[in-house]
Amino acid sequence: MARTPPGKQPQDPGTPDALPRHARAGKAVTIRDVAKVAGVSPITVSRALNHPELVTPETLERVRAVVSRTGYVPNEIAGSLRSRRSGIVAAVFPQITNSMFVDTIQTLTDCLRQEGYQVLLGLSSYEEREDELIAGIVGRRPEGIYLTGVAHAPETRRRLIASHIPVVEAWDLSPSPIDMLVGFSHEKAGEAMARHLLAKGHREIGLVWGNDLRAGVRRQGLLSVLAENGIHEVPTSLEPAPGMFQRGREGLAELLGSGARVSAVACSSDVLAQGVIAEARDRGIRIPEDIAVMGFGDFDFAAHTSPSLTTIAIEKALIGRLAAQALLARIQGREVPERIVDVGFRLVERGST
Amino acid sequence: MARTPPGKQPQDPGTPDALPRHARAGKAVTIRDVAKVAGVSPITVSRALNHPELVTPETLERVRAVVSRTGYVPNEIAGSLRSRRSGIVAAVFPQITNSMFVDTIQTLTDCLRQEGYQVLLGLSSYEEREDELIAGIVGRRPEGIYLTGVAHAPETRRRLIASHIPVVEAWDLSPSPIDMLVGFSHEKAGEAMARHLLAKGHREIGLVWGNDLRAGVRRQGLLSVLAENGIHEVPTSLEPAPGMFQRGREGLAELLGSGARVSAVACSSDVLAQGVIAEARDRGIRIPEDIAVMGFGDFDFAAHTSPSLTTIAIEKALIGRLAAQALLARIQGREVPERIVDVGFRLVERGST
DNA sequence: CTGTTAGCGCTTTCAT
DNA sequence: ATGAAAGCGCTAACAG
Repeated sequence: MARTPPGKQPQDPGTPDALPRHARAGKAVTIRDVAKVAGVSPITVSRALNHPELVTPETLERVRAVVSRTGYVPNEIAGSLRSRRSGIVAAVFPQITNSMFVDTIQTLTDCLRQEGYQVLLGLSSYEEREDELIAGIVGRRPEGIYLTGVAHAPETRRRLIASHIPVVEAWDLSPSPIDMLVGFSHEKAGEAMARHLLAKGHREIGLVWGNDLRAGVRRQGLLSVLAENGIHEVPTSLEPAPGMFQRGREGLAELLGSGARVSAVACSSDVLAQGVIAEARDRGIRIPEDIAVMGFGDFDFAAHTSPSLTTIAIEKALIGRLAAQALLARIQGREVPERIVDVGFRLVERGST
Repeated sequence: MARTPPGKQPQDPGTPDALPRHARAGKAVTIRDVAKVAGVSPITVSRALNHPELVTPETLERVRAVVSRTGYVPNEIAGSLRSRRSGIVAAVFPQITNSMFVDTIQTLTDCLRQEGYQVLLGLSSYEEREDELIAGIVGRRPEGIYLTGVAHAPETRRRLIASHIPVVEAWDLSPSPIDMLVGFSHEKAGEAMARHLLAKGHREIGLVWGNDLRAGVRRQGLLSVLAENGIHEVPTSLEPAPGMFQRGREGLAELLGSGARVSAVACSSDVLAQGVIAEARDRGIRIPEDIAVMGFGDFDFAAHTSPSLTTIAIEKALIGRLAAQALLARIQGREVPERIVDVGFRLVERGST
């Protein structure tokens, strides 16, 4: 289609440093073209590019010259097929607009790039079927797979285990990960939120909460501690995921509209908390004097925008780095120090909640 | 290494519905294994999976049964090599933590997934050499490439053009894109900011500005309009990219510390603007009464957190969608409606800046 | 509708 | 240090 018509200039096919004719007609330059022009064998070209130390300086230079002159770009697909190393690591996140995951993605990608790996990005939320996404990914034979969360369909687990590809699950804890794990306990995080609010004297606590899986676990933790302390009525506004800002506004409105009295509102994410705070301001409610607000997770974001928001801070970049290190260790045949890493979380109190 | 020792059970190699022995020793199941067990030829298996309509229902079912029983996952690397279709689209962004790009990535990925394409994510900022990243990408023979921005090294341009891979540049405008383009004019955006501030009566305008490429163009536009209106002194605090929140705080502090009098502060991004607003609040400066603040780009974020921030809104998801459509059209051999699309921007006034 | 043949472009293996 | 042969696993092209 976009092919240029064959050149009209006479071209001696025997001239060693001329491009083979077909290479000038739109087809990609192959290693054999380079080899022919450089007057060596294909394997020598391969070595010159991948293991220059195995080649005489003169040969090396000659090959390099031809490579740059012809614009040869090695076909990594062919290389991958033969060498069984795809140079790819897949990373699956529910969604990227969540702002919760971007730091992890950034760090993960950076760390992997440094070792020559490219990242295949999978976003699973808009397709219900994570399994389908993963099936597609496994077919590309990545050398490692990063997964968000530990809840996967049994067939997904089987598929991944059968694939023998190193897997890191992240952002959560599990006694029986597929392979490796870097995360923290959402239950404990929820408990920590409850304990903090109780310690601050709050007994009338409302929830503005996203209904995703991990948030649900945090809520369990939170509610169980409240229950232990005799608090069983916890007015809750459950927001459809992804828990964005506007949902936070609506959440507080719903709580207050229901007639519930609350001295504190706990949110499943800092974005929701921002919405709650905005709505409160609009209603002349002072934060944290009238209502204390507590968030979760996206500490950087929260720190920036709400000096009065106490939150649970997650080291998102650390998760990415540790995940990358774990995968790289396995890929490169090194010992993995710990198969399961709990990075924990910190409660960051600000604005005397 | 992880190989299980060969099974001890007697296994008649001739039995058609038995797995070939080597398949049970840790090696991946291939199409030939499936073919043998199903009693058909490899190509029939291939067709059953990729073009089921070309195969009898009975054959189809038999193949599918064997596939699911053996856990066969087609090796897309081999398929890609032979068919010359990698099923991959590469997307390059400066960085993902910028929050400016996430909506675009999300939409782009979603649109491409729907057509069966996976996204290879490239983050170019932490490696100075975009060209190296792109060289690595081109070697993987993606069927399309999304690039952020229009400023690329000449050799990158050459490489991309020579590759014949469809390319969309985005987030910017250029009279001579590599191939296709979806963006908007940063110069005009800057001009719009200036005109708005002037219309509001501001003559003492300060800048808190990131020093990345596109921001620089916006600044040019802004300054030129100010100059046309006789304003030549524009106190500026230039922040190293990425322009994060904290930089905004520091930026305002620097402006005020320098003794400049400003009635309005224009920022190169909404995140910076948030920082400026936070710093102002801490200093008891009212926004927008004492100082008006203007931002750029991340409208959703800004809308959520600062009702008093006027900003230039960019339809980030639209950019992703259009870019995906353009690439898909080219990949699928359809006509591309417009090679260059200007999505424009809107000035969103809030809080009577 | 199904099969045979060949080969995508590279790198492994073994030889020199 | 370099090369020849073989083949990774799949699908295009052509039979039948």
